Amino acid sequence: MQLSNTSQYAIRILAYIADQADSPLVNATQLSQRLHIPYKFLTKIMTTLVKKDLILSIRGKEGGYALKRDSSEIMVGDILDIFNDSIQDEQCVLGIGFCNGMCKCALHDQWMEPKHLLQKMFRESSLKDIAGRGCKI
Amino acid sequence: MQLSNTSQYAIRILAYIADQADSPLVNATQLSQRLHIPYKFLTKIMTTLVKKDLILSIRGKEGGYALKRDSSEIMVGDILDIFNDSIQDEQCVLGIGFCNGMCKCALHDQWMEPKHLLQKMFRESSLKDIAGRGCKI
DNA sequence: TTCAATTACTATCTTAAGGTAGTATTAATA
DNA sequence: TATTAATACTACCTTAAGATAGTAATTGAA
Repeated sequence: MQLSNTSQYAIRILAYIADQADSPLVNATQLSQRLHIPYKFLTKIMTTLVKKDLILSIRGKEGGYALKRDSSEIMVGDILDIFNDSIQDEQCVLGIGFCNGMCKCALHDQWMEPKHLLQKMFRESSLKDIAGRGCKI
Repeated sequence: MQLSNTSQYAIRILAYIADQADSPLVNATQLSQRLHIPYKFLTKIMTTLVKKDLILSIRGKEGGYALKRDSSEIMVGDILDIFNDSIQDEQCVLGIGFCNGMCKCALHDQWMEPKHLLQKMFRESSLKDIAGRGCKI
C-alpha cells in the first residue's frame, strides 16, 4: 500500500522548487540530477503539472520552471488528485462496489480512522509546510 | 493510494471462508460467484494461500478449501505480507532511499501517525474480528 | 473401474504504469 | 540572424499486475 512512483516524484519535485523560492527558475536537468528522477520521465511529469496549473514554465535559453501559486496554497492533496492517487471519502479499503453504512466491507470500521488521518495529512499539508525538511534524495 | 486488487481479493476470500466456519469446505466456484472474483484468477490466489499455509485444500470431488488455522490466528497483515502489500516500519511515503531521523523526507513527520495506525489496523485485525461484518460483494 | 467434480500447473494474453528516444518549438544572446 | 539551451510533443519500449485458457492430477461415488 503506497503512493505511485509518479505521485512521489511530483511531490518531491514541487517541494524542491518551493524550497528554491529565492532562485527564480529551476530547470529540468537540475531537478533530475538533484532528485534522482529520470530526465525524460521528469519532463513528462512537469508538462502535466504545467497543464494542471501548478507550475509555470519558461521555454528557451535561461528558461525553467517555477511554482504558479504561493507554496502555502498548493496542497499535497492537489498533487495526488492530478495522478488519481488521493483517497476519496467513499473509497473502500477492500474495493467492494458500494461500501457505506448500508453495505459495508469487513474492514469498514477499522479503516475509517486511518483513512481520515491520511486525508487530513494530504489535505492540510502545503508545499510551504513541507519544504525545507530534511533531504530530498 | 490503495491495496492491490490481489490483496483485496485475498482478504475478502479468507474473511468469507472464516464466515462459513460451520460448512466444512468452500469451493472455488462458490467463492468466485459470491465474491465476484474471476474464477481463474481466484484459483491462482488460492494456490498461493495454500502454499503460504493459510489455507488447506482438498482436491477431487467434494473437495474445496478451508482455513488451516483458527480464524483468530490469521491477521490481515499476514495476508498483505504474502502479496508484498503491507506497510513496513521504514517505508517512506515519498519513496526516498533511506528515510529516518538522519535523512528524512519532506512528509516524514506527517506520515508517522497514519502509518502507525494503518500498521496497527492490519496487525491487530484477525479474520475472526472481521468475519460476518456486512456484505462481501 | 469409470465418470464427474474438484484443485494444481503452465503458458499466455491484456492493460496500465513506468520509462526512453527523437524531434519540434521557443527564446536569450552573441 | 545563427547558435544554443531550454521546454513540449509524439511515439514507442519495458515491466509487472491482472486476467484467461488449456491441461494434468486427484478423489469420491455411481
